[in-house]
Amino acid sequence: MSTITAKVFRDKSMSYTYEYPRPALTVDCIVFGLDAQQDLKVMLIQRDIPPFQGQWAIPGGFVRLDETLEAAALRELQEETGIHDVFLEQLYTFGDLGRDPRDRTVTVAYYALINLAEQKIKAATDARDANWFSLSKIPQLAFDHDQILQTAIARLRSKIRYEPIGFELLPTKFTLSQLQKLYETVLDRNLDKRNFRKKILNMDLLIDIGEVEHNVSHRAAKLYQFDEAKYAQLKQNSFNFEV
Amino acid sequence: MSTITAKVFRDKSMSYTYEYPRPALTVDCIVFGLDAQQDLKVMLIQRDIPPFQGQWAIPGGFVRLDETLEAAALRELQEETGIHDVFLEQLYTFGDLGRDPRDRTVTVAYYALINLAEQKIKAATDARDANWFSLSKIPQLAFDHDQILQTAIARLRSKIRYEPIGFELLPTKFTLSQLQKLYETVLDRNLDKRNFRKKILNMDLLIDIGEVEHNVSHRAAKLYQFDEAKYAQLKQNSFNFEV
DNA sequence: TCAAAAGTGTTTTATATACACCCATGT
DNA sequence: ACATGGGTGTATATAAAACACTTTTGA
Repeated sequence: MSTITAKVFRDKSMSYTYEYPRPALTVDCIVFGLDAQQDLKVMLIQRDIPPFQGQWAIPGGFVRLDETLEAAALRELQEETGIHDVFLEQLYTFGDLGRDPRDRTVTVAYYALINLAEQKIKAATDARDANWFSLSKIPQLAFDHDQILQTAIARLRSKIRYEPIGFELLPTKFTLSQLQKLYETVLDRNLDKRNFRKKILNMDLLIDIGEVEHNVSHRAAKLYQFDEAKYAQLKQNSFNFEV
Repeated sequence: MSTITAKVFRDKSMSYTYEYPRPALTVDCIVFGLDAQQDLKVMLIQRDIPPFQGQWAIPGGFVRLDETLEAAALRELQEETGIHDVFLEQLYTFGDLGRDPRDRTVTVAYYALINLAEQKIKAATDARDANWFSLSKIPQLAFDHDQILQTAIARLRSKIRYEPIGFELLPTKFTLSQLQKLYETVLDRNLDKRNFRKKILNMDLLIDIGEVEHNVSHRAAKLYQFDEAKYAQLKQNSFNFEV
């Protein structure tokens, strides 16, 4: 695909050698979002050119020489979906031969967590071919993106249990029931309401902001905020968040 | 450093564009080994050319177009240190600007776990400039290898608590005291002997092979083997290894 | 007054922790 | 006989799990 001029240089294990041709390097990003119905969704983009024309894929693109990997992931997210200001974490690097039929391509995968309600409009307007899919209704994906998605789901499942990343999926103000349903969705099992509330409130990491939800046809639930500052402090004293 | 012929192609988010110049792609590998004194060590290689000439670095090298990332890591390990047949797992991908003064270089870091006693001779003969360093006596490292090492140590510390990777550092036949000392070394705190043995033996994942250690000037300890097959089975039934 | 979700404690069970002595072996 | 690490059990404290009714609100 590309021609690289041979270049003589010296490195630790070799005396003199030619630089090898380089794999292409991309970043791809699994974006998880929680919609108003507390449904966990993933942002996909429809490909309009071969290979995998017409199939859905996760957002991503080439890493430029003057940007870090994380910056590349954030830029691609912004460009392709309008999503910005999100929790972003490196997931895994996929480099199998043949994962891209055009060329040897290595991709550094990230995953992002956003509250869908708060970004919904932007994503809908900025990106025509971008759409949210329920985890249970994922179409066939381009490249090895299904493998990347499965890896991301596994990471989210395990990490949500020992790091407070779940709050990234909720609005800043949320109810305990929302939080519980989120955990039930991600962990795919039911949790006992009283035990869940006891455990979460005992950590003393939620701020009761003295407000309640509105326009509900039942008793209005208290609204809480996650106390990031306090968590950062506790974390240093080897406190362990665990659900 | 390298010239790439411009190539016109089409991709999802762009109509027609030039392919970007590619970062160099390497793999680097932190090799942890446990010596006969139950001391945790890391394999380093001394650089004989600039940049960072004379400084120590972790083994690694360029990824070739016809090999997977893991294959590249294994090949570099074999070439530079003689180490082979090891537990190897991807750690993290480092791509900060300026981490290699020569060129934009992204490295996919791996970590390996080996029993030092069982590989000691090979490593000593095959690689002249390779040496084991105690974690407490790590010299200044080339590139961002110190950051990679710190990341690897953190990963080992956390992962050894919920996956049975510690056994990779021990000989296939080991005593419970060896296992306990390993955990104490990695976790950097003392564990209660009776509670540790209770917990480990209750998992029923160690096979008492009916042998004892030899040539010790005290009561000889029983030798055990980790039951990999049984663990693989239990893992499917959502069993959780935890120390 | 009904429907729908919020909110709240106690009992039971399981797990983690603390702790001290005798045993086997080689020198 | 002594030094060295191997091996063992019980009691206590802490955390997890099971479980059902009353409260508030809007329709």
